[in-house]
Amino acid sequence: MADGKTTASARRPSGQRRADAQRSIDKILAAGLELYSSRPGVSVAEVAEAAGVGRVTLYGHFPSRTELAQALIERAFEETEAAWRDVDTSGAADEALARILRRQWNLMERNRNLRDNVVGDLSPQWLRERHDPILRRIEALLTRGQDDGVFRTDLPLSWMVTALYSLVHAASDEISAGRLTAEQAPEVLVASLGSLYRA
Amino acid sequence: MADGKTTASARRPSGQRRADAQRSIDKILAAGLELYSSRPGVSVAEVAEAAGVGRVTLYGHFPSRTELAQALIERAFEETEAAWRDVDTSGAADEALARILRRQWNLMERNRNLRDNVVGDLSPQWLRERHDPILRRIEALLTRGQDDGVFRTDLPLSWMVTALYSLVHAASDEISAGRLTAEQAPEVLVASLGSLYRA
DNA sequence: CTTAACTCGAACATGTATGTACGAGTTTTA
DNA sequence: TAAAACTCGTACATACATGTTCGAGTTAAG
Repeated sequence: MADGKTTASARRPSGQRRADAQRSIDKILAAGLELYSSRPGVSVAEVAEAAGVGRVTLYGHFPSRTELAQALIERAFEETEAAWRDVDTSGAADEALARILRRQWNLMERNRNLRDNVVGDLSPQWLRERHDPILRRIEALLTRGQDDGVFRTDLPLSWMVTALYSLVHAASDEISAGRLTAEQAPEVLVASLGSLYRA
Repeated sequence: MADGKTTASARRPSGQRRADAQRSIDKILAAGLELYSSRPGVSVAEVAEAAGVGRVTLYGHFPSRTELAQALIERAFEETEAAWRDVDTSGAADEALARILRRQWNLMERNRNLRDNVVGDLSPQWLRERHDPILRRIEALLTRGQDDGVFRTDLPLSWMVTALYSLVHAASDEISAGRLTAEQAPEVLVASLGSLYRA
């Protein structure tokens, strides 16, 4: 969020937020992320309650449901980008992919749920713009794998990306349904995407 | 629906519905299927309007949003089962799967959207019971492929089924987004699932 | 052609979500 | 410690979805 951009109502002349205000904001964002990424149809009142904060207080910091959703998305995507910067994407593309999957498949999944559950409140363009940088990282890795002859080239690149998201999402659903354990999930993903991508 | 089960309010002594009533029901179900399988958050009022029928008339035939959803699901799943009875599942399992995909991937997709968009109105058990027969058909085909040594056995069967649904869903999204054509979709699916399943 | 089924719009009751206004009390900060 | 920022509950205005009731008009069926 680059901070300071939040559309708070009142602010001190110095531009600084008071410590208790910042605490409220943090609690709201944490609770919002938790709720929005776990199920659809979340209400502002629910977020406030889960955050242990009055509804009015929440509206003081996020003037509308939409602005709350925006803050959540920006924060989550920023976290994902940080995770990407952290992981080693050098070496064979298929092994790099495996590393990434094992490391952030659950982060990818959480973000996907979040996206799904706020998609009604945000404009597609806005959402797309924020998501693009992450998308481009994935595409870059896949393209490199294709150039190196590790990944197949007979499928559209966009489809390969979509399949990745789709299966990550599916794996999480399987865990929720009790048909897959959290330990199995990344291995199943690596195996499935491995054979799907292999040249 | 086996017909006659619909919870209509009044009915003639003979048990027969009048022709105009049946016409209304058909229009409602058609419009409902169209709407519910295309986007979430559909209201009863919208269905009525799309069907060209008064809201009160709709409630006369379907006493609640839930019962409308049930009728839609039962009708859609019945159609899917009919499609399965129609297709040739003999011969090599991978080829049978390709035939099925090419023939009913869009039907599978429509039903999945439908399910997603009524899931809030129906009990999970009820939904699961209706969907089980279809699930078992897919599982049977996959198991046969494994027994014949055509499909891999190192992945959970439930995961293979989920991957199928998941990718079908993804393919439809790609079409909506304009990144895949309706002609490409089934071929991409066959190629992707082919390499994902292959022993 | 007569009756019963059906359709319709309008209105009402209820519930829930969003966003705002008020005023009193609490916590930071300087 | 005093002023400003912040929080809180309560209450209000608005909007929208669900489901029901009423009564008058239309249509099908015997």
